[in-house]
Parts: sequence; C-alpha cells; structure tokens
Amino acid sequence: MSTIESMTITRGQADRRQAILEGAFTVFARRGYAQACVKEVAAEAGVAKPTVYNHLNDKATLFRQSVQAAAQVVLDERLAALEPLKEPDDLHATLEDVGHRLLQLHTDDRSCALRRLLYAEITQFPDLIDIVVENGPHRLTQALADRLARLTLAGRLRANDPDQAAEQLIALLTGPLEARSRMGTRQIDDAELHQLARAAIRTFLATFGTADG
Amino acid sequence: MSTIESMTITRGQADRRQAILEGAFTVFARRGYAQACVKEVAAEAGVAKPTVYNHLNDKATLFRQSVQAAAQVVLDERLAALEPLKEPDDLHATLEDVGHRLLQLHTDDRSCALRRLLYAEITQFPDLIDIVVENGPHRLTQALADRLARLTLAGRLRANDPDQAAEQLIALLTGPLEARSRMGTRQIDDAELHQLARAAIRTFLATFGTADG
DNA sequence: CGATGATTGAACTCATGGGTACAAGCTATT
DNA sequence: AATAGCTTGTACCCATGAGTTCAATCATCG
Repeated sequence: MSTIESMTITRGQADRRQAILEGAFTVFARRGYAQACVKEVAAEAGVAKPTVYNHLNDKATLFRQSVQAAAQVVLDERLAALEPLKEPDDLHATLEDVGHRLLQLHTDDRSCALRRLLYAEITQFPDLIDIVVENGPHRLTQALADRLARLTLAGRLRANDPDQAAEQLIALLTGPLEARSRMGTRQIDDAELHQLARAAIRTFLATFGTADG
Repeated sequence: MSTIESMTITRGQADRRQAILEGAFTVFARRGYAQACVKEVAAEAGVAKPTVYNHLNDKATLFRQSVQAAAQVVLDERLAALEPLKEPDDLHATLEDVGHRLLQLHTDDRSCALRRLLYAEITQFPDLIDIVVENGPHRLTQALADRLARLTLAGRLRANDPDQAAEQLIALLTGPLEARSRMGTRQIDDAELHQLARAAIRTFLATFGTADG
C-alpha cells in the first residue's frame, strides 16, 4: 500500500526530526546554548551534522524547537497530575498526593534543565517567553484555579479568589524547592518531597480549608 | 603623609578593580557569560583590555568575582530589610512592610540579573553554589527564622518550627513573582507588589498568627 | 628631575565552532 | 534497473573572541 509506505517515509523523517530535537535538548541542557556545539547535537541524535541543518535552519531554531518540545511534555505531565482533584474522596489526602506529584515533576531532570535553560537564555530569546512561559506555569495555575473554584462551589474549600489560591498553593509547594535543591543541582529524596507537600498543604488548608475535608 | 598617599594609591587601584567588577557584572547580566566579551567589559568599565587582565587572571575569575560581589550587595540589602521585625509595633503592618520591601528587592534589576546568571551558568560554575547560594537565600531564611522564633517566644506568633515558617513566608512572597514577572523580564509596578505582600501575609498569619497582632 | 610601575591602544596568535560544499552511498518509487 | 531525494563523512571557509606582546604614555614617589 502506498499510503502505508508513505506513512513509513514521513514517520521515518518525523522520527529523525524528533531524535534531533531530543538530542538537542539533552546537549543544550548539559552545556547551555553557547557552549553546545551542533556537532555534539548530531552525535547525540545519531545523525550527521549536515542532516541537522537539513531539518532545522540554524542553531537558534534548533534551540527554540527543542525547548518548545520539552516544555510541551513538561506541561502535559503537570496538567495530568491535577486529575485526581476532579473527584476527590479525602480532600486533604488528595491535595497532598497531587502536591507530592507536582513536586516530583518539578524536580525531575528534564524540568530542572528546562527551567535553567529558560532563565539562562531568556534575554537572547525573548520570544520564548510567549511560547513557553504563557503556555507553561500560567496554564498550570489556571487549571489548578479551575479545580479550586469547583471545590469551593461544592463547599469543600473557601477559595473565594481561586486564582490567588492556586498561585499561593503552587508557591508553597515549589518555592522551598529552589533553595533546598540548590537551584536544581541537588537531588531531593522522595521522603523530603513528602514532607514539603504535607507542610504546604497544611498551611494552604489553614487559610482555604473548611471544617469538612 | 605617606599613609594617606599610599591610601590614595591603593584606593585608586581598588576603585579600578571595583569599576571592572561592576562593569563585568553589567555586561554579563546583559549578554550572559559566553556572549559577553572581555573587550566590552573593558569598555563598560572605562579601561583598556590588558588592564582587565592585569587585575583578574581570566574571564572565568572575572565572572566569579563579579557575581560574588553582586551577591554580597544583594544579601546585605535583604538582611537590612528584616530590621523592622526586631521591634514591631503593629506586627501585621510590619510584616506587610517587610514583605513589600523584600519584593521590591527581589524584583530590582541587579537581583533579577543575578538570579538569571546563576541559573544560567550554575552547571559551568558549580563552585558558585557554595559561594553564593549558601550565603544568599539560605542566610536570609535563617535570619528571618531567627526573627520569627523571637516573635513566637514573645507570644506574638505561633511558629513552632521557625525554619519552616520562614521558608513558607518567603515562598508565599516570592513564588508568585516568577510567573508574574515572566522570569524577571517584565517590571511589576509597586501597587501590584503591595497586593502580593498583603495576600502573602494574610495567608501566613492564618497559619502562624495569634489573636493579638 | 628621574625612576618605577601601572595603563593604553594596537596588532597579533590561536582555538573554537557555525555553516557550507561535495562526492559517495542508501532508499524507495517507477 | 534507473532516477530522485536523503544521508553521511570529510574537508573547508570564515567570523568571533580569549589571551598576549610591545612600545608609548601617564602618574606617583624619592
């Protein structure tokens, strides 16, 4: 079938492009933008240097595309982590679980590398702000605010300003990480993440909780 | 007097070194480490390129020293901002004022540039962690925890774990900034900083406050 | 005034790395 | 089998910038 074969062709090309973008992100994460060389990206992706330039115009687009792809993955993971808040049985326990999951995602290698890269190159690539930041933290806060609003309507929370509540919950969760992880260079073990999540939820519920969990 | 004159000599040399370090930080903040060139640093400091190499061995030490100097300034400013907590009259109002001051310092140009530079180059300069992070955020949290502990002993707060309380207070204050300032690229007006400080202190006191302010 | 030492500008060396050219090989459609 | 399009390795061009050298200049001190 020509359709299947053409599928395999385009699949093969798409796979190659995908491999290049993933290799590029790996190398950029390891070295930073300026120190990363395209030769190393090609090696990481298992292709030749001219092939890289065949798929992406230049180093800058290579960077933009790879960062954008990584950001998409990271955002999807976080949005998925909010799912349990749709039908929480034990609200306190569910909040702790979701918080813990968010902390795990926040501290994983890809996420830390992405954050470092954005901070590093945001002045050189200001267009990444719109592409990544607006579609990243902002949409996560929005999605969380939606959940908190529903829970408030159901009488299980007192978050009259759900946007602010979501903002503060995320701050309570991830804020302490920056110092503790020494800017993402130290791994934090799971027990410590649990502690942080419990402490964050305790403070959050002291302000926004109701009598019945 | 030879002492005075030798003072002026060393003063002159020290001033030149100081000018070079400040110019270096300005240029590094503007371009990032790799994109910054020593020629531009020399121009910013108003000296010739060989003079830079006469005071600092190479570009790496130039970077380390300039970042370290900037971090010292930033830390001192923040520690000074905690002073009002020593003898608070109206505790709620004092906390809001201190919080607001911390937010102002957190969003000023030098502070944002320093944060970006650290995130950017921390993998290339891992020794900066010990020099800067330990003496920066960590010592601020410690100093704040000291204040909260005193206030708890005086019966004006209920921060039985002052380290955690300090950590969460700083998180409530500065966490929302990252998203709102779009990683330090957007200026936030003072009214918005006031709002953020008020919201943070409200949540903080809901957990750690007592009946009598 | 003369000497010592820092400063200056300009030219230079050298390594790095982005990006391209080209010839040879591989793959898939006809 | 044959043609067309990617891919590959290698070699190359060229811009950038770190770090140095050197002769000339300036400031400071005895």
